[in-house]
Amino acid sequence: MAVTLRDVAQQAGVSIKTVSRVVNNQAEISKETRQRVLAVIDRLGYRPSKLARALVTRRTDTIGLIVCDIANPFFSEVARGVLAAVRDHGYDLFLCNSDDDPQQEINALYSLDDHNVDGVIIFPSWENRANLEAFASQHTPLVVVNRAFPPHPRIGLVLNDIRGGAQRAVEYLVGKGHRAIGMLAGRTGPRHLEEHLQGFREALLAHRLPVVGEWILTGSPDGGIGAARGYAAAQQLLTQHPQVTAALAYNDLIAMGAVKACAEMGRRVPDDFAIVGFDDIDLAGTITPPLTTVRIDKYALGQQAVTRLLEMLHSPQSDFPPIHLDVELVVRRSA
Amino acid sequence: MAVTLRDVAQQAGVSIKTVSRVVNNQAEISKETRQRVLAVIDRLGYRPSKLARALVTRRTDTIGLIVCDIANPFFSEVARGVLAAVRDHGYDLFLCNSDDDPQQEINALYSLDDHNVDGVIIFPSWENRANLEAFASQHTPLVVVNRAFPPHPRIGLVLNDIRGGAQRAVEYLVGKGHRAIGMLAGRTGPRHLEEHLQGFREALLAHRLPVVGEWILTGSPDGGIGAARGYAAAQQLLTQHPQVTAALAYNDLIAMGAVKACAEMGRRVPDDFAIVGFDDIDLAGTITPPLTTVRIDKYALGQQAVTRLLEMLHSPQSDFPPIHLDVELVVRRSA
DNA sequence: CTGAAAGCGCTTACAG
DNA sequence: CTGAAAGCGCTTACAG
Repeated sequence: MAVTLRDVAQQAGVSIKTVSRVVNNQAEISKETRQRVLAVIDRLGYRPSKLARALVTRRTDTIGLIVCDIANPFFSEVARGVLAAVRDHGYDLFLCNSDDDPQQEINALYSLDDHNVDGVIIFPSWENRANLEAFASQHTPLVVVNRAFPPHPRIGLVLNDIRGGAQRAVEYLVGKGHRAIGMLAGRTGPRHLEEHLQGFREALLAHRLPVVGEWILTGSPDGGIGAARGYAAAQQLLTQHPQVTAALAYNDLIAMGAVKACAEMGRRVPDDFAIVGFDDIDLAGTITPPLTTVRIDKYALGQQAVTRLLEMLHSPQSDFPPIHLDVELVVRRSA
Repeated sequence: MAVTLRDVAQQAGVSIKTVSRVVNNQAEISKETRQRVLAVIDRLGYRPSKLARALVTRRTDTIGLIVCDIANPFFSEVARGVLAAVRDHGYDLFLCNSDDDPQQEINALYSLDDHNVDGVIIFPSWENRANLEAFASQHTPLVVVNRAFPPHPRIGLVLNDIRGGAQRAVEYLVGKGHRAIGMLAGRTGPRHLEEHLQGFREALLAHRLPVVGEWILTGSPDGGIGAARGYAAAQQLLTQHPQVTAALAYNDLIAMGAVKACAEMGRRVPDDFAIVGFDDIDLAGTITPPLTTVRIDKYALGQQAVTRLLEMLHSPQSDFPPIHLDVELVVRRSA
């Protein structure tokens, strides 16, 4: 069926080793032989089997990406960056969805390893540290995004300044005169949320403002982190604690759900209730009102993760410091 | 490094063939041997190399998915369906982004073939039919989504009733009393758009309403099909043809951009200008006003595409009829 | 500058 | 029920 090295060798009247040499651009070969072989390759449409090559080189030129939910705009926008970077370097990408389930996350990891991916980029949803470290040690290098693990020779880190972003958002809200500020979040558990909360608390405390537990709405583990959750959480906050005048959302989806809840309850945004999102997904500036949000450069995030992973694969060195990525408050109309 | 069949065989005191038999669940083996081998496999944490297996079986248990832009919610929501289905069947997924570029689309196809994927699901952005047929004939089976190709033994088709959806949307608008209806689209060229236009025209004609060329805004090939395009197109339509009172958008992103343009130009939606979207992406019901739109069940679309591809891979039969998927008008508030 | 041999980790006939 | 041999399509030392 497919044309192989042997076919080319036969047609060109050389050994397969010689063909292999021209395919891999190795130097020790005469101009004429190379030309002749190249011509045959072209004529036959020969393409080397990455499978066969991988079996001996132990490199497949593939990497894996594991996200919580590819349909969440945050992750799909990151994926676009990953995809572009990966292609620029001649790699291909396996994609896995963990559905926010720690077990599926681990399953995906081993499933990718079965295909001998060269490395994996993962957005862990949960505190899976022990499992991830075990995997990295015994299998492929990992790049972990937005989870602050202690240094590990086979784990690269790319970290957004989530805490700083949450701080700045609250600062902004305080500057606008808000004194009763809540937080709208999804499931508890993920460390990611911890960073939001830390920044949130610190900024409040710095202004001697109250950190009220009932104003911080975290959902059940399976409650999701989408618009539906934001809608429900905002309804709850608005009815139970009408004195709260502003909220920081865990992400833009939750912020959008909150905006909807406000509309239905007759609270104008931002006049009656101010909302700051997080992530700045593509649609954040399009909706009404356009979302004031903490921007994460998702495309860059994806690219950096790939760059770091590739460095880890190709460099003998093993002490790669975490990559810190900034975050930026984008002021639009919702707050 | 990794533990191999040979390691297991040695430890269990059997031949590698025997181990292979238990791994592949073949019958001809004694209970005791199987138990013993299983124990060793477990103890050693042996996982068969899919690479090595694939080299001989010619099946990798992987399929490819090629979309225009994974950051577009339509595609990322489809991808979620694809991912779920693929996992349920023990396959893994390669993801490629074509950036709406016919050449990249083809490159992706061959790049996937280099990894010996068992098949590919593709959302072609352009009229790439000849290339796709050539690929399918010489390489792996294809499932093509939403492009009506003539029957081909190695190409499966999954088709949404785009035309019917566009018709129903226009019918609805007419029923609401609109007589001057425009269309907001992106780049010209893709056949997909042709179907929208056909349904649009037919419904208008059926009601003896004018089909005005200047009210049908199609963008340049590289103008995109996102919110920015919808915003620009709506601005143009609203200023140049203020008598138009409603529009059908090519997708929800464009509809959202149009809603924004209306807001800025002081035209209330739906009272001053009605907008119907297409796709019903996750956020369509969340924004203000919630979008009236033609719903495509994206998750099901992804699942069906996988099912069909797997059927093609496992069945000797070769006449698979196109799968037709319905579409549904979801009435919310934008029209 | 070129080639013959061995081997990557498996499975597929074929024997016993 | 179990095993020895050949081979999938490549690359890696090693000779010449």
